[in-house]
Amino acid sequence: MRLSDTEWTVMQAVWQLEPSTAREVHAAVEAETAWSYSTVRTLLTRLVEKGALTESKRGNQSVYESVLSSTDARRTALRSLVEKAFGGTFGSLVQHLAAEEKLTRKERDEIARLVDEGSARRKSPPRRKKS
Amino acid sequence: MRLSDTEWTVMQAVWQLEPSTAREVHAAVEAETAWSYSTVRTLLTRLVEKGALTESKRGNQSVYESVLSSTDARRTALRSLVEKAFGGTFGSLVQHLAAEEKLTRKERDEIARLVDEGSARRKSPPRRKKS
DNA sequence: TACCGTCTGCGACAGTTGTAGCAGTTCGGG
DNA sequence: CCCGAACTGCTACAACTGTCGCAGACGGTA
Repeated sequence: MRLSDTEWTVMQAVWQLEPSTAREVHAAVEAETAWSYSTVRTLLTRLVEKGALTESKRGNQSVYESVLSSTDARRTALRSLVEKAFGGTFGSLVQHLAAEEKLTRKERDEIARLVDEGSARRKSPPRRKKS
Repeated sequence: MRLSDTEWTVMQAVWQLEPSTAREVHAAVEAETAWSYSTVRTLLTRLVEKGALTESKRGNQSVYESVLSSTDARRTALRSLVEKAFGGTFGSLVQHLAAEEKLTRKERDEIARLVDEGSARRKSPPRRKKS
């Protein structure tokens, strides 16, 4: 499922707060966007129509919960970007990342770490609570 | 500069063929899109208006060349995705990549290679006359 | 129960995107 | 010099996005 920019913003809030009322989402989102309450409600409604959220009633209020997971949404968005802008291969995305973006040392280290973790030992669970 | 999905498609063709006429772009793009010539022309025009392309005349024909580089376009698109979907940090993008996407061995290797190249010896290619 | 604040439902409207047709102009061939 | 083929400039238009406002329903308090 494809999300527009504004939809991403409210989805982020919902993922963080759910289950959450429209008021709560508005409050969370208002800090960075200055959208009116109406705007947020419109977006919530559209997201329900699209099937990204469910709406249920608690008294007279609507309570929203996500159906679309953030991981799925990210996957879709990333795939679509790779598709249209990087010739469809993750390789050239990574290449661009390494060559063109100024990553912080921390990010670079993270890449290295994750590469190790992911490719070398696929079966050792990442990091259990090793008391 | 922000490009829409269809705009990406024609930009890709232009980057590959430029300088290129509308006909040529259409031919290149037709394979995968089945768009009419009109559609392609509309997109080219819009891209000129946006300043992503320049249009010059060769006889009665328009010849298009890119102003926006593919690297810049990629950078913008990637930044915007990271911004809206990955909390603004490349780190979590990479994390998602490593954790959630099934990369081919080749892509994984490429990540590793580029990480080496990029972080280990930062000093080879960008040889400034620092001496 | 009457009233006030709160919620929701619905409508609106301009701008962007996706997709295309048409009509008039121009260039090269006969 | 005329004609048809090919090009361009304009227009169109529905769907999607980004933003809201308003009016009526609803629930708690005096």
